[in-house]
Amino acid sequence: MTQTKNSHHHGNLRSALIDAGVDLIREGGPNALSIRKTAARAGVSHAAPAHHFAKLEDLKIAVVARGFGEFTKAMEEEISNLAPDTVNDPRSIILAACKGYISFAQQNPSLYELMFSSGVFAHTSEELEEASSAAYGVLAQISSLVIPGPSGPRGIEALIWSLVHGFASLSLANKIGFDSDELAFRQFESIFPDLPYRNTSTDQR
Amino acid sequence: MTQTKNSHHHGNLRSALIDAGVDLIREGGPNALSIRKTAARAGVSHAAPAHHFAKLEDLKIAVVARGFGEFTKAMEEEISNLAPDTVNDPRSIILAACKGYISFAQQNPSLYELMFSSGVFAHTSEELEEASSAAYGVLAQISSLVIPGPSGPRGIEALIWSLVHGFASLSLANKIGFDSDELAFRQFESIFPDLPYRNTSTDQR
DNA sequence: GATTAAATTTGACAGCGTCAAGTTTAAAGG
DNA sequence: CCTTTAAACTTGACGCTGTCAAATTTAATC
Repeated sequence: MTQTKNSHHHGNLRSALIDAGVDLIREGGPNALSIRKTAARAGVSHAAPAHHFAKLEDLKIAVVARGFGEFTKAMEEEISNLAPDTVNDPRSIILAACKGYISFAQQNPSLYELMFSSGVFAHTSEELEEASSAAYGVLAQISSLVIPGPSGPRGIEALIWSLVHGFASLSLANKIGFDSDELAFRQFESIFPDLPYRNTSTDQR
Repeated sequence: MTQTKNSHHHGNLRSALIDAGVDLIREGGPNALSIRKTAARAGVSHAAPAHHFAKLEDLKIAVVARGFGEFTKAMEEEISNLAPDTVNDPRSIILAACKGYISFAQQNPSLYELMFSSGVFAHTSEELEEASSAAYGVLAQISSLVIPGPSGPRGIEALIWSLVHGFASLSLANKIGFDSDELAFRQFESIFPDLPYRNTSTDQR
């Protein structure tokens, strides 16, 4: 009743348009998103999306919001897939999140590029705000496993996030890293600096 | 005779088109580049650019190549502006290059975004190859001031480049950092890790 | 001065985002 | 059950875009 407006003609056009938009971007790059093509893929007329997305930018933002959702899931899944003997090791937890970060970028390069592009953060959207805040939550959580230095907790977040984001972005541009997810992540592991981690014996949540 | 084809009607249309393209991007964002608008700004017809740039992507690549040229200059200028007492200090040299890196990104956000976007590195262009190689040269040069660890010299390059690129990119997305160049760079300085620098007494070039 | 090739213009085409108007559909109220 | 009403969707149009094809202008060459 609150969110899903599955009602009149089409089953759930809004969601179908986002599906089609994600596919278009996956297939044709960040600039391949088009109202008319998403409409065609969803089997509706070229002006049907207007009711759900007034402008192309609004559709783009909804697509990016969905991207942030899957992005967060990718990081959380890697954390929950940790081996039992490393499940409480701060460094392992941080690197697991980074592994999810990097593999999402490699498996969804165009979407990833769009998620961090300038045009997106200009607009305000509750949907996007929630989705990107959830991703930031994972970052803040793993950063809290490190004892802050002179630059404070925000400095730790900036260090970890800059490293993993820069590495993922440059990998996509074929500047560093290697072909497969696995090899790229191995290199990331090898350059990740030693950090002063918190005591791991007590529960951390 | 070799490069500049300043010849027939217009003085030097190719260069004028790149000028106009850079301005368009500065004013309207990464997607504001348009063949017809650059042509209008250069005072020629809408199809005039075709002889110099067969496709929009070719113009984009030329604009990006110019961007890499100024990018390299920004880093080199910061290095050559080092105070006399720090001119031989490896950490100061590295941070100076990073300062140029970050301030270029903040002063040319749209161009910077385009320079590292996916569509650009797909094509091959000697012009772009040269310009981006020069930028890579600065990175390699400052990275050589650090004693390589188990991940080798490439690991050092990946570490420094990932850090500064991630920081600059996230600053643009308003995720970290602050309003001014100066404050953003101060934070970068504070999160930059300690590294094993080479001996500084002998000449390094 | 005539020839030739490059640079530029004019014109056209399909695809795009977007707006305006009409039409279908589903739900609500008698 | 039938009418009313509003939302969802369609059709059509507009200006803008990249790109191609065909003149036309211009500069250099013989």
